[in-house]
Formats: sequence, C-alpha cells, structure tokens
Amino acid sequence: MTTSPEASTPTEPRWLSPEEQRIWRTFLRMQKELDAQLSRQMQTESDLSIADFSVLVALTDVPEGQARVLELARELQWEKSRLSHHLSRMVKRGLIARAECESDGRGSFVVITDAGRQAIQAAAPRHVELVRKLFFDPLSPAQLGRLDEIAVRILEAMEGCPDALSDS
Amino acid sequence: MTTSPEASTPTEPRWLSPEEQRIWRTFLRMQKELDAQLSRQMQTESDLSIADFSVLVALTDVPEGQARVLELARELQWEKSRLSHHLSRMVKRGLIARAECESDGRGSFVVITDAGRQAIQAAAPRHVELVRKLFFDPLSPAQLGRLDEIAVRILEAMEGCPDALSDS
DNA sequence: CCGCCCTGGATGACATGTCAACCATCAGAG
DNA sequence: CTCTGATGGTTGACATGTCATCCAGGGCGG
Repeated sequence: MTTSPEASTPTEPRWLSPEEQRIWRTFLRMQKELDAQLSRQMQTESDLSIADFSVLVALTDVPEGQARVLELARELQWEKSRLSHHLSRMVKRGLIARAECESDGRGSFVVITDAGRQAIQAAAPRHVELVRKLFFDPLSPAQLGRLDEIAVRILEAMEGCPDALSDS
Repeated sequence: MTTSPEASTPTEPRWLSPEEQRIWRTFLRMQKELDAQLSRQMQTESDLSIADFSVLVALTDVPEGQARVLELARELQWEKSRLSHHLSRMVKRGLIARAECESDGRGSFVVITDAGRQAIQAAAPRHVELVRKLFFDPLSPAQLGRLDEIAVRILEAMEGCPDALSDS
C-alpha cells in the first residue's frame, strides 16, 4: 500500500491517503481480531472450530438434522472439496455421520449425531454471549443499522465482480 | 445460533433475534467475501498471497527493506512461528532473504530481494484499485467515518478480553 | 568464569484450505 | 440399450496456520 509513487505505471494508481490507509488497516485488524477471539474461545471452551460450529448449526437448522452435502455447501458457501474434507474430520471425531441416499446413488446425506448435538448445545450459549459482548453490545442500535447498510453496500459492490461470489 | 431455546442452561442465554442473526450473518459474509476477492485477485494476477503481500509491504515500509523477524511479527501482529514458516517459504521463492545479525548472534534480518520489490510493485497498484473498488468507492465519506468509529469501538471491546490481542 | 533464566528464532506434528483430477451415477439423445 | 456429458462427491498434493518444543546465544548474579 505504500509502494513509492515513482514507478511509471500506466495511469498512476490512486494510492490510499494516509488517513485511508489508517482506516483500511483498522478495519482489517478489527476483522482479524474478531475472528481470532471467536475462534480461540470456541476452540478452548468447546473444543470446536468455528468451521465445525457452522456445520453443526447448518445441520440443526434443517429438519431431521440431515442434509445433502452440496446442499450444505450452498448453505455455508463453502467449496465442495473443503466441505468434504471437513466432514471427514468431523466424522472421525464422531460429531456427524454419513448416510446413503436412496433416491440418488451418487449422493450421501450428512447426519448430526448425538455427540454433535451435545457439542453444539454446549458451545452455542457461550458463542452467542461472546458475539454479543464483542459485536452487538458495543454498538448502538443506530450504529448497528448503519453497519448493516455498509455491509450490504460492500456485498453489492462485490456482486458484479470478475470472480464469482465464492461457491462451488 | 439457532439451537432451540429449550435446553435448561443456567441463566438462559440471550439468543440472537432473527434480525440480529441476519445482521451478523451479513457481516460475516461480507468479511469472508471481501477477503476471498482480495486473495483471489492477488493470487491470480500477481502470484502472491495476501500474506506474502503484507510481509513485502512491511519490508518496504522500513528503511533498507530490512528488519528483524520479531519486529516484523509485531508489525504484522503475527505469531512468530507463523512468520518463521512463512518467511521460509518466501525465501524459497526468492522474494526475500535472511541475513545475519552482527550485534546479536541469535537474531537474523529479513531483507527484501529485487524479485520481491518487483513483485510488490507489480501487485500493489492492482491491489489498491480493488480495495478502492470494493471498499472505498461504494461508501460515502460519512459512511466511511462511521465504519471507522464502529471498527474502533469493536476493537476497544476486544481489548479487555480474556485472550490477549493476538501476538506472540 | 559458572550457572541460570530470558529471548530470538526455527522446527515438527498436525489442523485446515485450495486446486485439480478422479470416479461413479444419472439423464437424455439416438 | 448405449453412448455421452453433466452432477455429486471424494481424493491427493500441496499451501498455510497453530501449538508445543527445542536450541543457541545473551545477560546477569555470584
């Protein structure tokens, strides 16, 4: 971001002003810290990663605690290969199980196990508390509304972009 | 986040309202997408990861393009082991080099190479453009100011937290 | 000079994510 | 029925992160 403005680039790039740089770095730092705190807490207090948690949430959101793999992938907006790898690890740890799909020989279902339910039921309250403490509580309702607008705005800006909005 | 509110937890957790859930998920999605787009662009157009880029930026920010490892770690707010691993990979790719530290036999310097300089000088303009396009351009100056306040607010909320703000 | 603890940094084992290739099944054209 | 291409999903190789551990050199009391 601070590469000296002397290089002869076609149409001199619009470098960030010092103030813009500060804002951008603050924003990045906030994101990183937030993520780090939430991950750390989830890991140390509940022995789950945020990724594990997301999968379990998606599964409990759905009737029977059971879903097709690609359906999950769409829900989570994960690549299918990432999901597949992650599911394998979760199976190994007993949080979920795979089940055959009768109607389609290719597909398979993912089912949440009792251990999985227990894990998420233990983790969720703490997680929500922390999300409140770090995100909702510090912001006024007005700020929250404006942040939401901003997030939506940025999402819109990304929608028309070269790379598809990450899915499989 | 949607674990049914029937479990008998001590002091029923303050679950998120549907609207709060929507806001939180939107926020997470925005973060993820932003990061994904920036990473993808950096990778495909400049063959660098955001991490590589950050290291190179930190090195060009500093006189002589040279710094001590832990100094870099502090700058980037990375764990020292992460940095060490990453530096090894970057050395292997010729972007940086290690140099002995005369004054302290333990330490070593990291120096940016010519290849490293070329890489960052090629990558920076495109990166800045994308940051503008996805972050600064879509927001009004007023929104930007409010977002900054919000980010600072959240960072403050995290400062007093159990886990130290991630450093080594 | 010696013993001891601190510090800077590297390493190995392991969790996670990405990309590309693979494979079986399905679905439709002939 | 068979060939062909799309679909659902897994796999392997490899990049990246985390944690715990190790190790060499430094600084200091004695």
